[in-house]
Amino acid sequence: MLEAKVTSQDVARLAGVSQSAVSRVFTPGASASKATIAKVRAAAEQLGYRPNPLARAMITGKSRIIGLVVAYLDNQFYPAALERLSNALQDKGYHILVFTAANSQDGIERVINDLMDYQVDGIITASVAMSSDLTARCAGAGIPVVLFNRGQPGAGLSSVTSANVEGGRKVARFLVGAGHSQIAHIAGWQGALTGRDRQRGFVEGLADLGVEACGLIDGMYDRDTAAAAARVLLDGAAPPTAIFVGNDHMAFAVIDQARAMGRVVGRDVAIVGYDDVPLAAWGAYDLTTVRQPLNRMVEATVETLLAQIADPARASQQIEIDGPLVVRTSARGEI
Amino acid sequence: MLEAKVTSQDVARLAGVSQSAVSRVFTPGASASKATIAKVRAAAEQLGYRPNPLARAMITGKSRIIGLVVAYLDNQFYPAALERLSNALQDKGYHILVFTAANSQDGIERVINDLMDYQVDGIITASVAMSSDLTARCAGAGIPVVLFNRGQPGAGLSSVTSANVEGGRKVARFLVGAGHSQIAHIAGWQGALTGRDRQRGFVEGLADLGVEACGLIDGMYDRDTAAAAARVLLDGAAPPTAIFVGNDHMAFAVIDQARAMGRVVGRDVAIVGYDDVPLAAWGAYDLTTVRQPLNRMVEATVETLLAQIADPARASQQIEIDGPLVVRTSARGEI
DNA sequence: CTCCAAATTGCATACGTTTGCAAAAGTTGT
DNA sequence: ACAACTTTTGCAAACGTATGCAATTTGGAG
Repeated sequence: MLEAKVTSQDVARLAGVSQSAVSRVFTPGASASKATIAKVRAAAEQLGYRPNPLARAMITGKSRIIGLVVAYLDNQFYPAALERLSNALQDKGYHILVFTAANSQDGIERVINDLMDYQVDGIITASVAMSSDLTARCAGAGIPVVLFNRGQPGAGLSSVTSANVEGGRKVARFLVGAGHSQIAHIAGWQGALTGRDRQRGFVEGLADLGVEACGLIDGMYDRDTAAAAARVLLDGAAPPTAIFVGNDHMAFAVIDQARAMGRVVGRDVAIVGYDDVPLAAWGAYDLTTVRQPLNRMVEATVETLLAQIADPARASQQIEIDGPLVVRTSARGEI
Repeated sequence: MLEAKVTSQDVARLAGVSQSAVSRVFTPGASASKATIAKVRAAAEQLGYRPNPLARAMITGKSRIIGLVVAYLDNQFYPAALERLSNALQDKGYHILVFTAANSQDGIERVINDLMDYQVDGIITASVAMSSDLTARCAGAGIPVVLFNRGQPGAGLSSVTSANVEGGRKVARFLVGAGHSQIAHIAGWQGALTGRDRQRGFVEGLADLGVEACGLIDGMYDRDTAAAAARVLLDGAAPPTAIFVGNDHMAFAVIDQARAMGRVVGRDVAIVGYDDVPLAAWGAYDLTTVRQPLNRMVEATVETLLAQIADPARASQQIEIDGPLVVRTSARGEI
């Protein structure tokens, strides 16, 4: 019972018009009389016709597909972003080709090549770094790129992030204000601007208040690495009374580690994260953290991307969105 | 600096052969002499030629795109599955079009229509139900469908799940064996076979041992609903000493709720989940749960789907994969 | 060297659409 | 009713590839 695929020719025949007429009825900008529109719509309905996007893409060069490149989905922040990005773009009539890529130059390169083959209209990358070579290739092919939650210094690409420097500052002021003086930082990966910015804001914020971090380790955005860092810090001669962790995902590991060492989080040691993923609000962690306003970040990403697709000449822009510090019990306002 | 797109014509001209020859070099099954292959490859390399998958799809009818439909990504099980499915299919030369769809008939219908427009070679659905109408449409269009982690009684679709009935039984035997007699169940959504099977296995397993569940509430796969159910159970006159929850995602909410009521999980009340998502192993929950062997489920899904694509006449199959009960501290082997 | 089968190649067409162009049909003003 | 427009319509040529068919080349075997 294979239903043969119905083409615009079939509809044209049934409606008694030319194939071009059918095409024009289904092409937003084109001109067609009320009468033809009615006839064509009726015939199309009867036959169950739907325009073939592939054929359309081939001729227009626009596929209405957005490539979304993501490295890993362990960190709850990214699935949440993926879900919202997908919904937002679907509402705008775009479809999403998702690629999970190992976060290596080789992996990214192959993925981007595939994306370009499919004539995607735009690319969003999350938790991934692009080489300048690749950046140039996309620009050369006229494909807009927006980096989500990750800046790229000097690449001339659009990006949407939260105000990471300011966020780091907020944590510094909060912890010092709460009376802490032994404060450590388990940073995000130094290879990513996001992590560096948070660290910089944090360190500068401490300095402004005359405090120096008593420990500073790179957690590589990885649970195990972060937990190991926490063990080192808490095992030290003068263990910190507060730890700022580069993102929530690592902060959960740090909390698990601290508890495994017998500490009561929020009393013996204060722990602050960054992202405010849903899990941060769950009872088991109740994590004090800087919120990344996901909805607004997604809106800004979609808006920027579509604007660049509509006008390729448009200059790229780096958008930063401010988010509040959300205080929960893992780090209270006072010791 | 727009680099013009290079076509098989250009390569043919440079290599001094016909366009067909170029096509044949890049088409796996076709025949070409060593000499032409070399010339064409060289020319293609020099020009940076890559075959256009859209044009190829239009003529062959095969897009090498797999549609993946997913309803929500809150439950950590699904992002993990998405990531692995994506990688596995990419390795096989397929690309993934991901759709997040509200889990309503209307939402699913629109998404599947879109998928069929893009001439996807196959569809995988996760955490989503398909109407029999839609099922028939896909079959009519000759598009194989595999349901991931969800069976559909009588739909004649392929599906890959864990051995849910047996899994429920395992939990029953474990809890009774540990000495519990006041045992409740917060089930998954009754509208999904997965949830019903786990419940059935559990209830039957208890019955076999002469025990009857002291409470049975539908948690709708939702945190809030599950937490409310837990509150009702634990507030009752004769609260259960053990609760089997339909999946890990809800179990975490149940644990949070129990703790908020002052209970020590694993001592005052035993809690068992289902899935063994990564979070289940984290210190904050340390959840006893039935493992769904994700890797093997993904393998089976990809294998089944590709087999059906290769041979559309192939009968659909329902695959069940057995998984062990993983004992952690949220429910110990003895009271 | 000859002949035959097998392998390779080019030609031309098809896939399902969009779009420039020119012809046809409406619309308006006088 | 006629001219001067504007809108609608059909024709035909793309877009970049795969593939059946017939012609050509190749490789051996005798």
